[in-house]
Amino acid sequence: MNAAAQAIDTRTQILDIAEQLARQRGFGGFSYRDISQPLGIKNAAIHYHFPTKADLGVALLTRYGEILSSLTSEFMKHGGCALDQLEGFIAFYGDKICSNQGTCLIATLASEFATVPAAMQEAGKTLAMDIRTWMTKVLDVGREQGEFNFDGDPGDKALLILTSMQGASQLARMAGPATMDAAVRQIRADLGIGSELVRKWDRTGAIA
Amino acid sequence: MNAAAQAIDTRTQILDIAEQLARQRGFGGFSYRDISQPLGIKNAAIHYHFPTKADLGVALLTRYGEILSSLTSEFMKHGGCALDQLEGFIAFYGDKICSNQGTCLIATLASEFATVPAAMQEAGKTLAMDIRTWMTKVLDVGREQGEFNFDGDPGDKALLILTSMQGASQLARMAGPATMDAAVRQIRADLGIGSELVRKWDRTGAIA
DNA sequence: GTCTATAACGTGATAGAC
DNA sequence: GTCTATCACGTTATAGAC
Repeated sequence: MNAAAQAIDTRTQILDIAEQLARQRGFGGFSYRDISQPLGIKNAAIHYHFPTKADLGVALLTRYGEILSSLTSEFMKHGGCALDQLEGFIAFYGDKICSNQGTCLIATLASEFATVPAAMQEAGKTLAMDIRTWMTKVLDVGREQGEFNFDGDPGDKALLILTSMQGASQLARMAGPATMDAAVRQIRADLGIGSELVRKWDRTGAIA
Repeated sequence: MNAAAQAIDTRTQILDIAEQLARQRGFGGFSYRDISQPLGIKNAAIHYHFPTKADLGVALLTRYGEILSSLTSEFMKHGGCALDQLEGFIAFYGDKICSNQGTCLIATLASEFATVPAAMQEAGKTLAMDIRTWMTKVLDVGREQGEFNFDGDPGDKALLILTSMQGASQLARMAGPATMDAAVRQIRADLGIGSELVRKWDRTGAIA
């Protein structure tokens, strides 16, 4: 454990705590003190790693983008099972994010967009576009492969799914975790997953 | 224009500005100064009408609840055309709220829930429950009356529609107003409105 | 009802010692 | 890399004059 390793570790710990706080309380809902105190360091130490709060926010979004990218890049390049992609995303939301009243960082950013530094706005826009592009491909390919059944444009459908997950994760804070379950149940229903229609469609390979 | 009338008027003006600010920037995203300045009064004058910011927030939600109630109570009591109710809600969101990057107050509250006074949390919970109850009835009755076509539980479907509108109105800040259009398009598609299937269904009076 | 004046506090941020 | 010390600022809120 030399000095350099310790430095990196502190930086990561700061990001970890900041991300949890941002998800639960929003970017404007926590202060440097909320990070420094549990880490047992002083505010000035955080400013060393992230000179301004905007720097911290951008770093948060950048790291989040890399995680998302690692989960989606394989499918974006070579395709695969679309249902697995969708269910992976749902699990990502349900298990990691929605537990303990958090939301996706993109959802957090979207709800605070007007009050956030410009650098974060830019970083967020790219992220939101990327995830919608990915979900669109999942739905498009999935419908073609007979895994999903829905009407309308895959881009529209992607947006509907993403926004409802986003909204449900926020509403779950008010109405409890069953909110997420209900939203996911209906998302599946509206994709024909598990329904009579789609089972039939799976067997025949085309819409009856 | 006597003293009493002027008093009421100021109070309303405060609420109007506060509501607009809350929708665009969130409840924690504006200060008393943002209200007093455009009104040409001082902060202390606002404290006279609303002693604490929590009082202002609860008043905002109470008034919002009354407006919503006036739009939904007739249908809740005597039923009616479900499609009109849905389209009215969509217009409410699209025209009044989403324009100029605002959101529904319930969406605002949900996204800030953890950082908001307890009194506002309580007021918001009731509001969110009421609107979901209404939307559930709209969907249930509408499906029964042959206006909508969808699988699954009306309560789940209501949640999906409400949360996607909520999420889309937030995402529209990042991705532009076309975001709302796309979400609404898919909501209609997933209800069978305007689709081949439902036109057929309308003609025959039963699902083919 | 609205004003002036002020209090009490938390915040992001910086300078310089170690 | 982390510390102490400090700054400048905006915020909600209150007291008391008019």
